[in-house]
Amino acid sequence: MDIERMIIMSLVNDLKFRGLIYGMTDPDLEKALDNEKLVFYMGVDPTADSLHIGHLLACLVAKRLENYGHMPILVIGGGTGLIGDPSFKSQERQLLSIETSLKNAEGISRQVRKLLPDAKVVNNYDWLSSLNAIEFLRDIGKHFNVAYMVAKDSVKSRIETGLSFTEFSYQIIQAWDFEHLYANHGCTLQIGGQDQWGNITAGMELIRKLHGSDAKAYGFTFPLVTKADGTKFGKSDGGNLWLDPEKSSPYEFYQFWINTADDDVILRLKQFTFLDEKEIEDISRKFIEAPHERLAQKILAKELTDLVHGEAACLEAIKISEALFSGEIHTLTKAEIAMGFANLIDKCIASDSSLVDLMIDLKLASSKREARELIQGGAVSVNGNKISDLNFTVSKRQAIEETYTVIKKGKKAFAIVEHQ
RNA sequence: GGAGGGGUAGCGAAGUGGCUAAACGCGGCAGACUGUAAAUCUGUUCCCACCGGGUUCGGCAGUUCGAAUCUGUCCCCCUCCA
Repeated sequence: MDIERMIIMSLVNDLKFRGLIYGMTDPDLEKALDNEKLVFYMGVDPTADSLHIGHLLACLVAKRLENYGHMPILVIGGGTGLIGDPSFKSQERQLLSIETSLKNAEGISRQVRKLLPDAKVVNNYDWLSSLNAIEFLRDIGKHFNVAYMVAKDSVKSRIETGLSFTEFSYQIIQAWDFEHLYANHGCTLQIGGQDQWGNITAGMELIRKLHGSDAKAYGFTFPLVTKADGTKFGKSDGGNLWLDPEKSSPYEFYQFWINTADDDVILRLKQFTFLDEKEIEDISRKFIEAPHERLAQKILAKELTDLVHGEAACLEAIKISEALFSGEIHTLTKAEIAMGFANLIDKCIASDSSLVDLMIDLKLASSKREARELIQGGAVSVNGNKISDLNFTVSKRQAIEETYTVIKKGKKAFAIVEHQ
């Protein structure tokens, strides 16, 4: 990006252009964001050992602030995760065990260091775990009025349907995080998704009570990522799409973005990429002229796969995608497959076996019956050729260079067999 | 504690003794059309299976030649009363 533009473009204007500002606790924050160097934090609950795509937006917002000169702290909710945030949740959450929480925290921390190399990563378990009940009630609890806590939208609905004291207390605990960081790290800004508003303002409240009314602390929230068709963003095949390449391959990650709906794709470029306003307008214009070329999706998928998985993995994902969707699988060489599909070779077989059985082994079907239904329905192809014979045998002799066989189910699911 | 209503496949919802593995809608998975899109149309969707077989309608125990449907009992949910 050219430096001149970076200086001219204000951070707040950029965030607004990208639709990333949902709420700001204080109009002064705009000035502070543009003109000061703030220490800010965001929190992540260690509910799994990897971040998923739902966390990506938050990380990228943090990166935008970091690029502008603000200093990020990532708080892993090792302690708060043990309590469970009730905000806008319809049900009481399953409690994490301490071991799981700490183990997950480690995985998340590793990932965050890749995305935000300069961020300070801390785990609130470190300060929350030593807090005792008396201290908690006297020093912190005393500053919260129950009426104030109950009035929050984030817990209101749960008051009727059931909310344990544990989860009800959550906002106080998170408030204390903010205060702790304010006091120990000079952190004056908390960012989070729109559901975090209640927790953020609780923290500001506590900071004011403990440090006086001239103590400046801010919060801002970004909107929930929504899809034009109303379905939930971030799921792939019914499961989460993870940032960990072991849990979701770079190919899957690339495919997730390439499949972005036309109605959403320009917004995604704004929200998720670092392309500037002019570049995005340019892409948008070309995209509207020739939507079938899917330029916007391709750029979106490339930018993000590159960012999250690195250039090599990104190129590999693109290569796999092109080979699979052009139908020219049989033209690939053994070496190209070995390189491009390295992480996706699922199964080695010594002897020839039936397609039906292989599909089960490769998890393309859950039973022989299902495999047969798919073959009969014309959904299965081997090395690019549609198969309709239920007794088809996958053999080394017919494999690509007698080494690889690519089995594809439907348009998007496939697996590779390496023959020995 | 009392009165009433209800629990059917992933979800919603019909069915109220045999024709019911259970209508219909959604969701899922495929096929066609396309742009790996949307919309639309088609097929499929309890489990296993080549024929065919197995297990279902909150749980258990009964009645019956035969039950999701009738009886008893237990569990759970909702509404009203105390």
